[in-house]
Amino acid sequence: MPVASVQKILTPLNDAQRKAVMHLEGPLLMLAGPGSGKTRVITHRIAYLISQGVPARSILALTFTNKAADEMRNRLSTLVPGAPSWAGTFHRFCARLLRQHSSMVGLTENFSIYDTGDSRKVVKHAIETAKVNSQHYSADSLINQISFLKARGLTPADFEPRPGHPLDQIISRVYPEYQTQLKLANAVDFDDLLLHTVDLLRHNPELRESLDCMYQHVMVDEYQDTNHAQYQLIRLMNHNTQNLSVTGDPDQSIYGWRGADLNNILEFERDYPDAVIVRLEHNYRSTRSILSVADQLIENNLRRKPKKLLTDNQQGDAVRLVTYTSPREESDDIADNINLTVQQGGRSPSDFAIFYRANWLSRSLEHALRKLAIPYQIVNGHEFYQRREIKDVLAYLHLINNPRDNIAFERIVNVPSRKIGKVTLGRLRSYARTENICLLDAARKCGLIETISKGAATKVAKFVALFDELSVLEAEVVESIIQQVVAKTGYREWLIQDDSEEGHERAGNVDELIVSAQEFDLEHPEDGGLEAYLEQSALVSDTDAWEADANFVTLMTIHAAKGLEFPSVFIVGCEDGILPHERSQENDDEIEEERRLLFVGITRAQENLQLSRCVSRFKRGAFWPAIASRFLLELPRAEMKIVEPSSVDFVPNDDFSDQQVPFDVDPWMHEGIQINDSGPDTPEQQDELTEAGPSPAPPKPSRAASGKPDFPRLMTGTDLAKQAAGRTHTLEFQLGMRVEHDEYGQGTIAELSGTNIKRTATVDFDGIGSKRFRLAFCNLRIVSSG
DNA sequence: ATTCGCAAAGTTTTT
DNA sequence: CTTTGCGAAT
Repeated sequence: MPVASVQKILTPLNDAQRKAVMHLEGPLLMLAGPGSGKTRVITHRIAYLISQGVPARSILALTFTNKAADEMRNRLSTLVPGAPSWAGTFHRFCARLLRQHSSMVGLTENFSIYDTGDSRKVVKHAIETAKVNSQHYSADSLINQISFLKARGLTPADFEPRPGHPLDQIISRVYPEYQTQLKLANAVDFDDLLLHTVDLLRHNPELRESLDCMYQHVMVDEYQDTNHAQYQLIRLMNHNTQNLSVTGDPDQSIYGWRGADLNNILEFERDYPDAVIVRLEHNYRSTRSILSVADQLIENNLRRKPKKLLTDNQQGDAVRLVTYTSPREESDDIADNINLTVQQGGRSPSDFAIFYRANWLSRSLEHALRKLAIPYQIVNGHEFYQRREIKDVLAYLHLINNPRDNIAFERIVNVPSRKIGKVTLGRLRSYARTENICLLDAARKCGLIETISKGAATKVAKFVALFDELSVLEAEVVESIIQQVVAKTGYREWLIQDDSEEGHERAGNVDELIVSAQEFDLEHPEDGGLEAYLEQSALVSDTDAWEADANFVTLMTIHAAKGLEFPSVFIVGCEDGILPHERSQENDDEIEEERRLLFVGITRAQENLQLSRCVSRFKRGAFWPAIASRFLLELPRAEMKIVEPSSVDFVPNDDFSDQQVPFDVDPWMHEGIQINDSGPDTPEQQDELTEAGPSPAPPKPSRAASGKPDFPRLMTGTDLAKQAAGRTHTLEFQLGMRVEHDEYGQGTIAELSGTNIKRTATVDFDGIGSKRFRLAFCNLRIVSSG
């Protein structure tokens, strides 16, 4: 590699960064504070290794999200074009490895990956089959326990119930049964991906050795969030060559609740006595004001490695600490704020992010942003895949890919309704259980099952015939499989049979899925296919859905915000019981993790930061008094800008801890009713008042399942928003409209589906035929409204 | 077998 | 305020 390239790699680095980048062999620990250029160091280090003759394919980079891996690949390709090193998440890496060696862990390569909902169903079955009395323990708590055991790398055989712990006794019966049923279904849960891989490497020294040899350099990002299973995996792959480099920040460890072990990073030096340690303490991201607040907060944690946050950046604006009377006011004020700043030309919507502790806190924010027509995106990637209709269609795909997938079978055997009921299914299940076969095979033999009546058997046989017809599709592109599944099963007609709005909404979501499959097919001409698609849909992470380049305000949980940065950040709901969360107050460790969470949120901000709390919050159908988060008292209030509301008369101070009575529900504060302010003088406000009722044109509800009046996620109704979003207003398009496209000329809108940025139109072009478009990304002009 | 209705419970955070 | 679950009626 030419000297010039090496210069390009090393020049943009500071001393500490350069030291890390030029570290060639042996274990390396990078303690990287927020905004210290961690990703840059990792990519430059990979580039440097390659420049020193290390083959790219021998470098393995494990990241926390797919997004981070993509980012890394992109940056690397500008430094070293065409370097084929592997970067991805632990779960993906393990899935890939397991598919190659599935038989060694009792699976076949087409195994299904179960999400938490699926796992919960399996646990429920396991509870029934194991005949334990679990009345005092919810299925959820059992799932958590099992997941926790798995995170610690404990198989059912490893688990020793402690005497005197009733829960342990139950676990010791349910856990093995749970694993048995998963194996029977040729399925794994998220934890299994790691656990099975560890198992695989433990019991196959040759394989372990060959991986060790293949990946000479292993890099792990966000090491503070690894759990014990991941730790074991890393150690297994570093037996011979200890070229392991990890980056992390103990102060940013926020996944303890799912088994992440802070000790992994705190004791790295003990595990690898030769480890070189590099501290990246120079912050390139935030103003002094912001860093000072972050610093003072995190100093309250005892379990940490003291670390300073240094910067050359300017002092910047004071961090604002605002008290609002209600979430409504909080949301409206933030939306106002964003709106004004954008109008003054200082910022664009994508400069802003709003963080919260729990997803439900986004509701009032959405409402407020919509009112002002501020374009926004909610980062909540799982939400779409949780919808019933999506899970149904995916269940068909799962069953096609893996006929042993019992959960998928149960989900769709009677969807759309085939008059196969609980009783028949129960008989099928017990037959399958005694014969030790999967449900589909049991269904094939339903004629032989004495308990099943002739009539029921015919229906089941018909379903099996339908399945066989579908299973032929396996090798086709995913879009085509879904299209045919939806058609041949009559699923679409079933959705819209009652012609309800909800039904059409659901059908629209299925279309959205088809579009996403289409995109997947296009993006994966070589490595695609049904199995890959299902794996991808199972392993998407929330942040993966985040679109960095779109010009939207970003709404996300603080967890999802990890690794990102924004010029202006709002953190809402800094209240006791929310942050720290009420379920995280049992011990100091949990409180410290909550404190780190706020630390992570604060350190995402580059220039402006506002922390806010409300004096009352709408919860469980009533307004409840809300106490300020204890963390707010730990901040350097003297250097912050404190804003109190003009009328906090009903809560004189923060000492409200004993009162557990909701306020009377105050009609003035209800969503959708504005009486405080001036009445509905302007047409715009009129719209606001009627928006909860039926309105003639779309906005389509974006949450079909909830049935509550909802509003489009992306509101681009004003010139401001159009300008800001830099794209056509996606909601204006109507069926039958005449539109014009640069390439295809004029045509008529034949079909509309999907919502928000996924809103898709099918256009019949004159003399050309029909084409599908994502409205947010195409250049369709309206010619006339048809 | 499905549908409807009511009651109770419950709201972290995510691969 | 939601969602989920269960039980009774059709």
